[in-house]
Amino acid sequence: MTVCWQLLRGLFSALVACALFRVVLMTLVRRIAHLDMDAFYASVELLRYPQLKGLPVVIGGRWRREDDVLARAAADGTLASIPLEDFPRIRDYVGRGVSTTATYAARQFGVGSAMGIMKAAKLCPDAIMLPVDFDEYRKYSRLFKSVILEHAPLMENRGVDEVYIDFTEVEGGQQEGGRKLAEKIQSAIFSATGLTCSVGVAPNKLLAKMASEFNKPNGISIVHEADLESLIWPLPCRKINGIGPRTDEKLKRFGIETIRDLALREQGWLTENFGESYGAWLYRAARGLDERPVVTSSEPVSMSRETTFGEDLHAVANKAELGAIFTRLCEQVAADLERKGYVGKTVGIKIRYDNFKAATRDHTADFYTADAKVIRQLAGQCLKRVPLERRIRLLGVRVGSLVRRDEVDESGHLPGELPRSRKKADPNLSLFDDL
DNA sequence: TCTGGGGTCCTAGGACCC
DNA sequence: TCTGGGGTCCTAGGACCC
Repeated sequence: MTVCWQLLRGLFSALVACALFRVVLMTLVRRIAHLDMDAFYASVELLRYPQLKGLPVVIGGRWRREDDVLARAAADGTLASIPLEDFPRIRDYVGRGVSTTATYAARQFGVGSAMGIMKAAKLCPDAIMLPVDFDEYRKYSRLFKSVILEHAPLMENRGVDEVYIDFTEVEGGQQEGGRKLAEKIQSAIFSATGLTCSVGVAPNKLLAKMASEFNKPNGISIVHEADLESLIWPLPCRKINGIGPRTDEKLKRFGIETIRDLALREQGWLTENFGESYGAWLYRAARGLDERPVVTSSEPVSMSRETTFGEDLHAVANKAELGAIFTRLCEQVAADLERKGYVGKTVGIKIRYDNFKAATRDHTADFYTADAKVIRQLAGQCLKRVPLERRIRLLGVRVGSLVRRDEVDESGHLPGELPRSRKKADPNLSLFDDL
């Protein structure tokens, strides 16, 4: 009898504890952070070249430091003492390319990212120019992300310099709307890397992304649901992540400039003019509604390599050169697939003509592969189906429909996968051929 | 002397199957 | 033989993001 009573009591207190826990959980408010490194590439370069602080610097172009002053200094370990006059200047740059990013001092001259180098050189000829060094940025990217993971386990990668973090159930994530945890992460990143970042914390990703821009650099901003009308609605529509230049232009034609203007439109009007799915999304976005979870891992869908030539090439006149580039792109994609452990069955090509118009062709094989020769063969077939009269400025190779290499057998098929027999209408094959 | 490279997702039409 | 709807896959292009 006593045992039975004790059991019941144990059960009862477990139930109470469980219920209490649920109450605590239910009082947790969803807090999502967006963290954005401040001027990431430029800041990483300044760690190497502190002598460039405050100067106009443009990072970009299509060149590698091989034989120049930067490479020699890197080899000697004297990067930080290169005299200013020895740095390459943008006015000496030759050829095609765009500015990937520019420091604040360069922006004062009107130089922006994604701007042609030649245009940037006219605006600020004395700007110092550095090549893009992705390996170095990736190194710092891994470093700051590992610091974040020490504080919060639910982190979603958004490229080299951005992440989303789910603060909801992290210690301190609820304090002051997330400010305490944001401060902690910010200072931990600075101690580990010497780099600053900006953080926005809000009820969802959409608002957190906007919030992280409010207080740059090295800032924190906290947004609550109640701040929608005061903080979000006055912003231009373009600030919404997912409204790009085309949609923004179209919205403006309807007289919609701010997010408030957008929120005033009825859902039916939006779906009529922007499509069922996008219109419905616009309706929700304008109201700050977004349920997307923070996703900690994802599988790649495709891998590709592409290159813009130093000067436009023609399929006939530059056949040999193009062929060599084409083969190299296939080999690079194959090596990427191999290194990361994937195989794919859709092989495609991309061409950009001298008039900047693009064309793509692809072909889905009935097997998976990561073999350079096979990719080259299939991509070659795609190339035959695209017009090649114009000169072309860019060539790309893509492999999609990826699965992990260890999921397929030696013949390149998934277990239990039926080969899909697609009877293509072949114009050369008349009905009479069957007789 | 315009306009990089690597991605994701959506749409729309056609083929094909049930 | 004709009609037809739903679902899936494939292809080409385009918007968008970092």
